[in-house]
Amino acid sequence: MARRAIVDYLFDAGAPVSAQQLASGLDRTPLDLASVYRNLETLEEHGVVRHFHAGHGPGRYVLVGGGEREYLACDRCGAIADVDRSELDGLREDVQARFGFEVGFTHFPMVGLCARCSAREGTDS
Amino acid sequence: MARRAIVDYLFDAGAPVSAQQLASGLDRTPLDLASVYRNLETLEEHGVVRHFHAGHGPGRYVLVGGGEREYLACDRCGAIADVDRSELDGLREDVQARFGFEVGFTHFPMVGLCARCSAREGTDS
DNA sequence: ATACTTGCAAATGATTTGCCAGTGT
DNA sequence: ACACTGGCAAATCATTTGCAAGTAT
Repeated sequence: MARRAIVDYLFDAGAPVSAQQLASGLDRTPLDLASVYRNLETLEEHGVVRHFHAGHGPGRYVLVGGGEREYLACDRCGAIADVDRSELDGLREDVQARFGFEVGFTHFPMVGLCARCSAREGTDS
Repeated sequence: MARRAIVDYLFDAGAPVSAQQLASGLDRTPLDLASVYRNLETLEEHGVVRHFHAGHGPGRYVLVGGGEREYLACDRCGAIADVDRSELDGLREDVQARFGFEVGFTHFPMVGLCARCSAREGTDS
């Protein structure tokens, strides 16, 4: 069963990966990309995995571990930082109070420039 | 020249529209979808138009009007609210101070639930 | 003539679906 | 037998690209 291999891979990765990376990374147990997607979907239904959209490019899948994490995706270098879900509570409340809008930053996290890229802004060296 | 028709359409719409809507809406001057994309790209280079990604689905294009606007996309009903760009300054600064991350909410705006859908949450009636 | 535009078809990238054969219980 | 997988090809959606014909300057 490939589901096991996928969970193991995600566990080892310890970071959000794309379906493609999964499909390529499972060297011991080659698995078709379509099957990877199907398994990820099943795992999501079981609440074991979740995914989010880090700007352009493919969706990122992660294991739903104990401590709830949220992500911040860098549009420039592709880095994905993770923060404690609770660290975003202030923002969420602010947006709610100000616009009556409920943001989670979960399925569609914030996309912007990480510290490193922010410093380099405009520097196309 | 179709560029004029596109700008007019966007002006009349006064709201973010997809390339597809543009292509379908230009009844007086039918224009191929590929040409719509090409023109939008040119207009973006000229700073006349910009686009952003409202969650799943196609990109949304808007005229870069005088007052800088940002958007909030509802994941449930697809509604797109707009707010004054400056109204997000607090959030941006907060994220910068807290995570050293620079968010614009411009190319990738916040996606969540609008007030209406937020109230209905869980109500699949 | 030379540059800019267009339509149309084909290509991309991410993801999904159909279908049929193989495995598990 | 019957439900659950997997591979593989084809389909879908948003967007891009190639190319040859058409229009503008």
